[in-house]
Amino acid sequence: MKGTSIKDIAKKLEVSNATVSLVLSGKDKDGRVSKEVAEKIIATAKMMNYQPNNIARSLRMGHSQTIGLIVADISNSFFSTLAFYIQEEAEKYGYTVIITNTNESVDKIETMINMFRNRQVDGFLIVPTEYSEEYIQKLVEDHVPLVLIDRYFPSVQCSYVVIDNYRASLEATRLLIEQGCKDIVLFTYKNLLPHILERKSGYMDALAYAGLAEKPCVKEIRYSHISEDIDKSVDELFADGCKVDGILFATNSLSMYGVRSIMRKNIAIPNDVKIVCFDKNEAFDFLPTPIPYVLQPIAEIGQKAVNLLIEQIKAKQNAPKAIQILKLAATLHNDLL
Amino acid sequence: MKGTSIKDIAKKLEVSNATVSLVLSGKDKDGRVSKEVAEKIIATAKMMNYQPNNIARSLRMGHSQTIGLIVADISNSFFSTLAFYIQEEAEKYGYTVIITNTNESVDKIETMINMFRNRQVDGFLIVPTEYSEEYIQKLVEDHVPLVLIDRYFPSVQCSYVVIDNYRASLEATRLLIEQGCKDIVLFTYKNLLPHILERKSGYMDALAYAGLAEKPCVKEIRYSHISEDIDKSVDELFADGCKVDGILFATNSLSMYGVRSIMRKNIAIPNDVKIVCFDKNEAFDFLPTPIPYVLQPIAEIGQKAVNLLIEQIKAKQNAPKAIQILKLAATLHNDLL
DNA sequence: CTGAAAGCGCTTACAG
DNA sequence: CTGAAAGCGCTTACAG
Repeated sequence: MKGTSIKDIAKKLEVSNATVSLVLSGKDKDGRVSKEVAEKIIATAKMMNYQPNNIARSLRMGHSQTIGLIVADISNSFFSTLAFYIQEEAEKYGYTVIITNTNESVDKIETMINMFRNRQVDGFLIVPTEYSEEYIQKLVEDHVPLVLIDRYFPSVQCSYVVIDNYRASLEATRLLIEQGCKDIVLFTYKNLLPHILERKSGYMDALAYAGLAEKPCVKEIRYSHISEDIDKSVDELFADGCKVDGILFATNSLSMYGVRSIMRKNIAIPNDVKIVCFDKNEAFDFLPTPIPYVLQPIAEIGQKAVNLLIEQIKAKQNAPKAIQILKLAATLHNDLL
Repeated sequence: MKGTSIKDIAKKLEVSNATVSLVLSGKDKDGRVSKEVAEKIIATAKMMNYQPNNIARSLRMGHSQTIGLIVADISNSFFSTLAFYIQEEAEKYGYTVIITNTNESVDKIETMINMFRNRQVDGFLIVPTEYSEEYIQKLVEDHVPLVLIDRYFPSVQCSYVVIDNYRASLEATRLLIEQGCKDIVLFTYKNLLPHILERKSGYMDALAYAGLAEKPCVKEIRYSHISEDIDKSVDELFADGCKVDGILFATNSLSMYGVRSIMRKNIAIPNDVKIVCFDKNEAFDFLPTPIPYVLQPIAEIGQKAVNLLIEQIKAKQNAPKAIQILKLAATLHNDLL
């Protein structure tokens, strides 16, 4: 595996390391190196199968051209799609993206952050988990370039890219109300992250505006026990004597499990109960009637986050970093119409 | 961002860099360093917020504890799930996984391989794209630790982990035959990769064994034009005068688009046409009748691949690497029963 | 028990 | 137009 180094080429050609480095990294502008020498260097580099060692380069330069991306669950299509766009965008600027997974665990997020710092990433893109404020705060204090994605902490002063969750949820709930629903239930995670709370507020306020304020019914599902908690809630909701005619699912994973659970009980969508959910879910194409959904601009979220981060990385030396908050609009899609 | 280095700690405590390094990397066994000095070092490291610089460590040690994973499409759940398990397994051995995407493009695979080599990954895990033999071959010639996943090239002598695609396809086709299908169509990619060809052979042989050899009908879909090609094929198959009573989809993406296309034409599954596909697809839970599928042992594929790769990395110096080929069994699932 | 020194492969002022 | 030299932060033989 031991390959050719700049030194090997320099020795062979009897020139200095500096000259070889200059030529090979394309910095021999303004006739710094004579044409013949330059050509000879390039030719031998090719011949000797020279591969630059970016580790050495990073050490010397003080940056690694690497971005650390920490997502909550890479096997969730929202995040894998996000990762895809982030990588595409980062590549344009010559950055490599290292992805890891926390599985919504605080312990893991701490480990992952340390690992990335040790590997000298130039900046962080993080989908933070519940209770991870202190680790994010630490990064901010250490002036590490950082952009939060999809979620944020009001107490932590840093840039983030999210959607307007309150509005998205408000409009989604309104769609159910417009369709005549009177008893609308929200399925959400048992989670204190603000974006989740905002989705709850949007739901509550929509009910209030419609004079349905006495009837909120929120089912809080544990992420780690999603399947059983959902089944239990669905059982309760559709037990004799209960009446539910609309459900809003606050995330794609919740809607996936929820709709499945409802179907197993032979409850008809939308006849028995109307549904709206967050995120486009291809699976719902196979239902007899499409389910309206809140579409998040995933590509844009990813691109903007990368742009913000790179700005920070570039500006690092100079002024104190300006905090930028991007709240993008999500759009309600209703294929019924 | 400029942090504390070993040197800073050494200077502060007036000991040598060597001593600090030894203590901080936990190599002060056998009373190499006195207890008091060690404790002082650990305390100041904590106080000064010391973060080891793995870039420097990698340069010095000649390895980066990093594995490069190249997949064909991270937004495809088969690959994102695979990535998830690979990361989990690699983490156990202290390796970080860097993931990138080729989107089935040969050009990209070349770029990605070079990028990873420049970043000094210790080994490669690759889902190779069509026509990428030469780049894989190059890696083999350069003795770079490497394990191919999901796909392989007969002409390239290297380790790989795949499933028994021929058998899986044979059995899937047989299931259709057992259910009484006489006119069975295979939807596959227009692609010369052996695993795809094996899926085709399995289908052909199953027909032959059943005396249906005159009736093979293979629809080859272009990956880059999946939607239109599938719609066109479905149109042809279900035009007047044609008869099709069974379809085998050779990949999960094909089945996703295919089933959707069939449903749009109001063709009933399984009454009008019976279907079997590769890979579990959660979306199909929402169909009135479940679709039988070939279940690949994704976790096992990922784990075995990591294990094989780490063996190679560890053995690197010594003997010529033994080539290991793992052909795992896939299982046919039929929830109808 | 501890220190001085070399070196991993690169880049970049500096000197000529 | 080109070279000699220092240094990024770490580890590890070697010497004491």
